[in-house]
Amino acid sequence: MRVSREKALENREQIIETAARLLREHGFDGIGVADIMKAAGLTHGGFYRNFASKDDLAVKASERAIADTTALLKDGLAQQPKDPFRELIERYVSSAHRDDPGSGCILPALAVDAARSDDPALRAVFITAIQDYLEQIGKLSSATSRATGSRHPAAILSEMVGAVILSRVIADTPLAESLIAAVVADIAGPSAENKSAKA
Amino acid sequence: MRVSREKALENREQIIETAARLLREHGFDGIGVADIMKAAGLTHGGFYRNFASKDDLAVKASERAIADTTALLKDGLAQQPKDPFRELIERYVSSAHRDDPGSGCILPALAVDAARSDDPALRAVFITAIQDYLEQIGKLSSATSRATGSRHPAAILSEMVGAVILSRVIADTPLAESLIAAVVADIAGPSAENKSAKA
DNA sequence: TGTGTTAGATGATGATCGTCATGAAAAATG
DNA sequence: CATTTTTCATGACGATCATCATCTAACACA
Repeated sequence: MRVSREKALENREQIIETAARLLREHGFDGIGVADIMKAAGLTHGGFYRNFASKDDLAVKASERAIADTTALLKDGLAQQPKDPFRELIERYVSSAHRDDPGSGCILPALAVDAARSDDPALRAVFITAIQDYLEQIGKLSSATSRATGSRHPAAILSEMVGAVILSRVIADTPLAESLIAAVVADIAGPSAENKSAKA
Repeated sequence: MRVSREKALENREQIIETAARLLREHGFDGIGVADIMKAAGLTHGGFYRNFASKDDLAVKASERAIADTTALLKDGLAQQPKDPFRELIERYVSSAHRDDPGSGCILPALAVDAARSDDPALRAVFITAIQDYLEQIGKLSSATSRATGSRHPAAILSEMVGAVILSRVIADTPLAESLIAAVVADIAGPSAENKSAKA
């Protein structure tokens, strides 16, 4: 059956959005085309009219995931928090991010899968994402300066990504919260509350 | 056909060893039982006499991978390097580790897969591995003290794991080597060579 | 209104997945 | 040497995989 041009575009968007979530949750090899289409409210037959292959969808879904995440970040920073760098770190290294990989950053969710892929287009998406993060971190951390001003952005990003991944492994152990707190303090310094308590 | 008791045990070890490598290279969902058995020099039929399921093999292979990695690490530290902590960091955050996930630490290779798994036995293996690493890092870093003495082991481990993962994504870009160098310097301080060159 | 275009459902492709029943053949045991 | 035990190979199971040919029905356009 056919559908209006508008509805067709909407369907395509729905597929990408759904894939962006399911791929982050289950990994590139952990979810199939049929399941993605079903979750998007369609049958698997119409898939290959919209995308050349599953890899093609993976590229588009990854791009969408990045766009959504950066938009979310931009919203948080647009409110002009007094310490934007700390704002970034506290949002990224958090139990909320740990518990919702489906709408979180692609790096902790899919970077390992991307590294294993031999699709240059897919790798390129992740390389660009890393470069953008490094640039953002460089800007925000040097503006904040204080304890973190001298650290290389690559060191900070590595710590952020590693922390989210490890926290997802230990999510149901007592270690979980302490790891997050330790990493946030390590990157952004002691929090405002704890700082006053410390003195 | 039957095989000597000795040879049977050897075959079983070969399966575990092969799986430990292939699973780290391709992820839990990226390689099948038949391929693992073929790479081990056997046919897929004999698999279920040795293991209850693929998940069972994943647990045993992960344990083996950890044992191999820690043995390798112990060897390096047994030579009494003047700075054991730096020795650990330089071995872990290195291009050699980046380029050989099949014989490297399971955390950058499989922690994301483990976090997605609902097999409690498999998760337990990774949780234990994290705890062991944290303990080791705590011992080595505090003994070294200097610049790193005050950092929480969880922060250091996060940075190590994240660095290896990100370096694998950007392995074929100019960024690759600089990220490794930056992270090593960030964790262990400027290297001996660079320190003299700096002054 | 008529007609060509096309989105998406149906259903099938061969490949591969994890799992297992069976059989053969040699080691282990007497 | 005879018999039991057990390891591995053969081959098949149903399920799922990515991919695609075909059909249909409704939109887009004349």
